[in-house]
Parts: sequence; C-alpha cells; structure tokens
Amino acid sequence: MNPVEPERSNVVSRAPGRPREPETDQHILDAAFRLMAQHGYVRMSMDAVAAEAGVTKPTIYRRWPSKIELAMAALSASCDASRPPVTGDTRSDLIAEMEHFRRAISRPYGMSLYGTALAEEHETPELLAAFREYLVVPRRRALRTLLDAAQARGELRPGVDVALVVNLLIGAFYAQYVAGDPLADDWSEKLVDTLWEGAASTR
Amino acid sequence: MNPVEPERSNVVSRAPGRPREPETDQHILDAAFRLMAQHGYVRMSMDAVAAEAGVTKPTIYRRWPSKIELAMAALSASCDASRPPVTGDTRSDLIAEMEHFRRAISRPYGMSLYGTALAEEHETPELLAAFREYLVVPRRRALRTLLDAAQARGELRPGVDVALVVNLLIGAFYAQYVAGDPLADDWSEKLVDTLWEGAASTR
DNA sequence: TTAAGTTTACTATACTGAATGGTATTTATT
DNA sequence: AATAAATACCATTCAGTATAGTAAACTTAA
Repeated sequence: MNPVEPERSNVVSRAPGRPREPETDQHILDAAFRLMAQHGYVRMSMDAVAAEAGVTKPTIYRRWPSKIELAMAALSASCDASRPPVTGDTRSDLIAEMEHFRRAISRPYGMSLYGTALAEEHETPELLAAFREYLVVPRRRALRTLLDAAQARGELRPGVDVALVVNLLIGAFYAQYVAGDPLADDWSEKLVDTLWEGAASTR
Repeated sequence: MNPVEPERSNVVSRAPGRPREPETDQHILDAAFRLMAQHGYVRMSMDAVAAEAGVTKPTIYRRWPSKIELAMAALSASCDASRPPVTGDTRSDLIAEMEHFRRAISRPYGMSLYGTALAEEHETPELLAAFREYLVVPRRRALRTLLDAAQARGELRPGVDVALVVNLLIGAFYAQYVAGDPLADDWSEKLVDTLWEGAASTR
C-alpha cells in the first residue's frame, strides 16, 4: 500500500541510483484525494491525478500498483491525527469535537467523499474499509472516549448506550447534509444540548 | 422525465402505430433502480439496464432521453408513498416510522444508493436533487408531522428544535451504517427512548 | 580528480483492450 | 402508415503498459 521504501542504513550509505523526488509522493496523494472527493472514485482518472500532481502516469504506477491502492493510500495520508484538546468539561469537549467534524464535512467536497466510499461498498469494498479505518473510526473513538469519561464521572443517565449516543451525535450531521440543509455555526452547540437534555417534557 | 404518453381519447379510437409494450416501462425502471443501488450511478450502464429489463437500448432511449433522466425516473418510481399508520402515541409512532426506515436501508444495497447520490453532488447534481425529493424529504416530513403533533400535545420539552430531532433520529441510522455496524432489531426502540430521555443524569 | 559505467527515477508518448453513452439503420407489429 | 423494437455501429474514455530517452545519484578505476 505504501510506496516501497528502500532499506536505509544508519550510516551515510544510501540506495544506489537516482533517489525519488522527495515531494512527489505527497503531490500525488493530494491530487488523488482531491479528485476522489470532488468527482468520486470511479470518475477519478489516473490521467487527471498525474496532470494535477505534475507528473506522468508511470511515476504514479512506480509507487502504487493500481488505482485502488493509490486511493486507499490517499485516504490514509489524509487522516488528520490531530484532535481538539480535552479539558474535562464534557459539554465543551463534545462541542469542540463536533465542531472539528463540522468543519471537516463543510469544506469543499467533504461530504462527497462519504458518498463515494459508501457507493463503492459492493464494487470496491476495500475502499470503504480504508475510509472507515482512517476517517470514521478515529473520530468515533475520540467521542467514545469523551463519553466514557463522562459516564465514569456519573454525568450520564444510567443505562444510556454510549455507542448509540456517538451515533446520534455524528449522524445528525449526516442527516442535515443529506437533507441538503446548511450546517449553521451554532449547530454543534444546539446538537449537544438537545441530546443532553432529551426531547421529552417530563421525565 | 416521464415517458411520453400519447393522448388517448375515451372512444374506441387509439393511437396509430404499434402500441408500446405495457410492462416495459416498469421493467426498465426496476432494473435501473436495482443496478444503480448495487453498482452506483456511474457504473450503472445502459447496456446492463437493457439486459436486465429484457429489452434493448433503443427501447430505453425511446422513453427517456438520457441516462440521467432514466436514473431520476427510477428514483421517482421507487418512491414508496405508503407510510406506517399514525396512532397518536408518539413513542410507538416514532418507532414504527424508524422501523420502516431501518428496513429500507437494511435491504440489499439500500444504503449504497445514498452513497451514489451524495457522490454525484458535483458531477450530477440533479440526481442528488431527485434523491432528496423522492426518498429523503417524504420520510423527514412524516417524522416532522409526528413530532409537531407531539409538540402540540405538550409532549416536547419547550425550546426543542424539532428539525434537529428529526436529524438525530434519521442520522443515527446513517452513522451506524457508516461505521459498518449492523442495525439490530431493537435499534429503533432504543434510539427513540434514548433521544426522548436524553443522556444527562441530571436535568 | 576525473571519467566511465551502473543503477534507479522520471518524462514523454503512444498504445491496447475493454467499456460506455448514445445513434443510424433496419425490421417487426398494429 | 405509423410507431416499437432489434442490430450494428461510432466516438470517447479509461486503467494499465511498453518504449525510448534523459536525469541524478553512486561505484570503480585510471
């Protein structure tokens, strides 16, 4: 999946032959990610990736053996490991995490990527698997950690299914987007508060 | 968008020429819908639709001028107008509606259709528009009606954003599916109850 | 130090084979 | 006569490859 990295010893010796252009890998991955998000996996053509990355097709195929491998590598490389800092205040931590999410799917073509990953479920299941691993699971795990901590502090109603709360938080964004409605600036705040308090007028 | 229907008078006279095969329209629409759900819009080929419908391509193009028009017609025709009956009990009505939804996205390729619609947001926006109109909006409206009635009966906490509750209900399914987890049989019930009661241990 | 040779990376270009949306033409049916 | 449907076809696109030549690094040896 990753480009073949020649074994590099600690001494000054290096692999023989011309070394690879150091920035090319990232250029290709960036182009692939952007084109996949914008046009979808099927319409992302290797010619277009090469053109946008400023290289030629053989340069891509030297690094990744096929289109699907490139696409998966692009998803992996796009995985933003940085998360909002945890303060210990459940409400503000949840809102911060959801804001992080809101910005991710609000950026251009942010949600189309979800679409193409889901659409490929049966044709290219490994793409959906990579998408889940690199983009879905980390965010869910972060939310889960916040909620587990809140539960440990006794802030959750007994018997609440934490995994279900994760789904409610994340899913609300999806639903709003699928409906075609915009994600307002105070959305995350309202979302967390509504879910926290519940909908019923009487307990 | 719809097939051209010749003007038919009430008397015995009929349109000249060979009449259309009466069942062909539905066969084509069914095939298009199934193939689009399974393989996605881009990979749904007109040849495959023709083969599965048991007709040839010109027969399709006589009815719809292009692939996108066929796809939109297939979405429109698939729109299931039947909804669960409303009893007036908010909890059971919500659960019934969500069960209806759960079955829809649990059937084979049910969720891939969402994927391909979202993926086409920038390439074929009219497909996403039709998807929203025929498949998304009706369900949202049904839930909205249920919640508005509940609110009128004073069953909702004052200040609750009903549209947000709709997103929470629907979105939880999406999130569970995107995560790759199965939708258990008691999912709808737990979902409604959790959302109704809220997550916080203290009001 | 320098020059030649070796190895690998990259560009440019052309190509293949398959798939695809759509159509021109012909044949069948009422 | 008028329309429906079937056959055969076209032009394009695309993933992936082959080829030829250039560029950059190292190794060897005079």
